[in-house]
Amino acid sequence: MSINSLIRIVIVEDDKLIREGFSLLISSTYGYRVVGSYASCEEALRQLEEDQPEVVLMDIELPGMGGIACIEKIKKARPGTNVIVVSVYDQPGLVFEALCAGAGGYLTKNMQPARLLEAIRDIQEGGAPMSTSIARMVVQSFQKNRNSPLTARETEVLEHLARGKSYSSIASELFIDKETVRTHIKNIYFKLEVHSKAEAIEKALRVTS
Amino acid sequence: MSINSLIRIVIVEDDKLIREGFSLLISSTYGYRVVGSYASCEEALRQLEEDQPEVVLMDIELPGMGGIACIEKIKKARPGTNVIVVSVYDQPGLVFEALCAGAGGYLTKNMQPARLLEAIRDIQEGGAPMSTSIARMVVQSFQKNRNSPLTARETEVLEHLARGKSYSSIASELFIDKETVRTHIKNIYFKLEVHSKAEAIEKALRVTS
DNA sequence: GCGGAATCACCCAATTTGCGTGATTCCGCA
DNA sequence: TGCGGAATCACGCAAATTGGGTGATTCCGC
Repeated sequence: MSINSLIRIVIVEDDKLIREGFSLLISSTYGYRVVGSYASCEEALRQLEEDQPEVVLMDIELPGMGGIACIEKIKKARPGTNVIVVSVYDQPGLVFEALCAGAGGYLTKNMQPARLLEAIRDIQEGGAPMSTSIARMVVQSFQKNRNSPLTARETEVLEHLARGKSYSSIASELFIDKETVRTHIKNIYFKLEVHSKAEAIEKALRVTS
Repeated sequence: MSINSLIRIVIVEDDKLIREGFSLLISSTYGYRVVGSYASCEEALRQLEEDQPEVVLMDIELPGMGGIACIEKIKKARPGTNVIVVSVYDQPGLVFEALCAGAGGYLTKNMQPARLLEAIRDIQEGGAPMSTSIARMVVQSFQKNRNSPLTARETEVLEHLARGKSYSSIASELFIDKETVRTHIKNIYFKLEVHSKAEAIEKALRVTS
């Protein structure tokens, strides 16, 4: 981006008041330019090529096509476009779906308006603006179940299992016998009250969140 | 936390200058109190029970015990303690290890000093303070391989495979025949140039990062 | 109408998995 | 000093899973 180029921004938001509020805020700031402002995903996508936005501010809860699907389409059509979700919802499921779909940031609507401009700058510089409550969700998704009933070794075995490894592979990677792996897995199943690989993995992942 | 209680903070940082700088900054701010300041993990752990910190500011690159191991021990001994990593390194590996070990925030040392106080407040309020560059890493770890050679259906099958499901389970969950699942998986293996479940999962996960 | 995507079918051999029922060693803690 | 948990290894057995091969059909978009 050259120094004196404007950042081209598109807003997708069905609430007229919010949409115009954002638009006004951004447009009145030097260096930013709102090139499109739409109430639906469909409209935004139709104009996407023409608008050539660098950043899209996207509401998730939209009539018609949902915001998640829209993010996917935008990233597919113009992979370089940065999408920042601006949502009232902070349900984990929605957040992860949005991030997986390609959103590069996630803000909740109760933010300070100035945070919006900061977020746009952040994402253009390679950052990932997130409300701290959202960040916590994301971070927690990494944290292993600290109160696991499993021992360290069992957890280790389970991790390998979750990566699709067979008993034999796990054995050789941990330098133990296949039989030992089998014993660990029996104990894991017993402790987690499950009876198969898939159940164990699911339970292990789920306890985390 | 009662309104007029101080937030108890411990600093673990081997650079004396930085340590004392942080300490001074925090101590001179109303509502915050540095109850311990150590150059090594070992010292910090020894004093942990006595210090009873609510927040630990932790350097990662430390002599002796590494910061990652230290985070684990802290979270094990006092699960309620919030650990914020303050590091010069922003290598993905280190970041993920720290988060998995239980860190609730991750800042790089080139931040504004005031950001430190904000981060401590954030984490006490249930947020997850992160430098935006770190946040980007974390976010990217969620984003699926958008340029996958796999079709949508194949990706879907692979996702189920990664969750430890058997061909049969996948079939019934996708309302298709087991044979169809097998065909998809054969195609997946061919496209990814792999010959087993584990390899496919590994490759699928790795392309992302 | 060609090709890709998605669907289904059958054969085969090797491996994997889940379960039961054991044993041994080592280590920490009471 | 002994108990229990953790980690290690062993054997048998039946069912299920897996990977590979070689097909076919339908549907849709370009």
